[in-house]
Amino acid sequence: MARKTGSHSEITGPRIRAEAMKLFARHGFAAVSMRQIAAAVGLQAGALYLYTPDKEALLFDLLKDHMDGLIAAWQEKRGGESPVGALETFVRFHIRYNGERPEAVFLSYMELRNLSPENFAVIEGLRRAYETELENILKAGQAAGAFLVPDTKLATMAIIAMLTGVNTWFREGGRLSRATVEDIYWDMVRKAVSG
Amino acid sequence: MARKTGSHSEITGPRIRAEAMKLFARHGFAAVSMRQIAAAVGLQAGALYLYTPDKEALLFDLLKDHMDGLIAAWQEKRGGESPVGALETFVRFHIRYNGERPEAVFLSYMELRNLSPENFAVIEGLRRAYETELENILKAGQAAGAFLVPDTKLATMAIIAMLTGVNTWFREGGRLSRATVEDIYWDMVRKAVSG
DNA sequence: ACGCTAACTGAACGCACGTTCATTATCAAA
DNA sequence: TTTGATAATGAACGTGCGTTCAGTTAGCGT
Repeated sequence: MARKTGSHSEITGPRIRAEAMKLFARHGFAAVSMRQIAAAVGLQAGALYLYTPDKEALLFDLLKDHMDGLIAAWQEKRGGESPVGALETFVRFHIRYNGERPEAVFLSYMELRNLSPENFAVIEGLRRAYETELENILKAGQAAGAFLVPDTKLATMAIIAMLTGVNTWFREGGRLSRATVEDIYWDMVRKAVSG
Repeated sequence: MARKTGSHSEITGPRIRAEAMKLFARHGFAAVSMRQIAAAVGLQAGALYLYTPDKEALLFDLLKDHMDGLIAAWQEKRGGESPVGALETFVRFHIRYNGERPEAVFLSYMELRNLSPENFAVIEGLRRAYETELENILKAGQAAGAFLVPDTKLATMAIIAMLTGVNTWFREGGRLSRATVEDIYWDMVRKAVSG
């Protein structure tokens, strides 16, 4: 085995994904060329194919990694709390985790249609799994009498849309801090599902 | 003046916009070619340039028409009601109007970045004007003691994100009717802004 | 010092893109 | 029936696309 220390491939792969994420998020998957990505990394276009079989796989990897990370982080965070406590944990987790990865979140909502049907199904399945986590909290709270929600699936979609929407307007260093935003959103969600 | 009755241009123009809307919404602006649009209408690509100066203007017209229509429809709907009544009117209006135009709404949220800075500013301004309508309702309700919202701008964004999110999952003929969805969302919004 | 291989280049492939334009078909008005 | 504008064609323009691949560079292990 040659080239262990200082191997470029362990550096170049992540850099390609990072630059691709930035460019896809900024201009859209279809509007970004392999040559643009390569130039951002400092390579010729052909070199990208040492790291990805094609352009779509590059997008898929970004989306898959994001969803896996999201779900794994939530599995670590969730506890055996009461329904209200669990909902608060979810709300704060979702705002914080997504707030730290605006580009990945943006991609995950905008570029799904550029995936093949098979890859689309994978990402869609992961998203559904994540949504189910919230729905289970709502179901448990409804059963325990802690929440009053006529339809848990609808409430799930409403809450997630509301929380994810933070990314469309929140700017670091703006009028409100992340913590304040978390507090206010949690207050709105809490009231929205209460009796 | 020749060609009055049966003039094609009065038919072809709208048909181009309709097919462009469908294709842009389905595949994304950058992924749709002028040749695809032309083929959907039954023309050669060159003929499109009798109706639009370029591809971006086609997108801009669609977005501008949508926003103008949205704001005009709201101006007709709004009345001199109480804050709670006005908020209910807004919630039901937003869900219904956007629900009837899923493609235009989708475009308005996804393809803004394909506009030139000048055109982007126009659409952004219209969107802000629409958001201000909701914020003014919340401000009035807060002042009158009908609502308890720590930050009206934040509540505005949260409510709009939640309502617009309906389009991502609602399907005609599904488990819930439009009217039921309206009712449940209004209930959640009402509780979320209450004291 | 040398061989080996991972890492990358640069040119090329065929194709599709947005846009332009000379030409042609169509049809109302005269 | 002629006229003249409107509506549309179809070929062409230069450009950039995703992807492939033979060849070149660089650096570790021996």
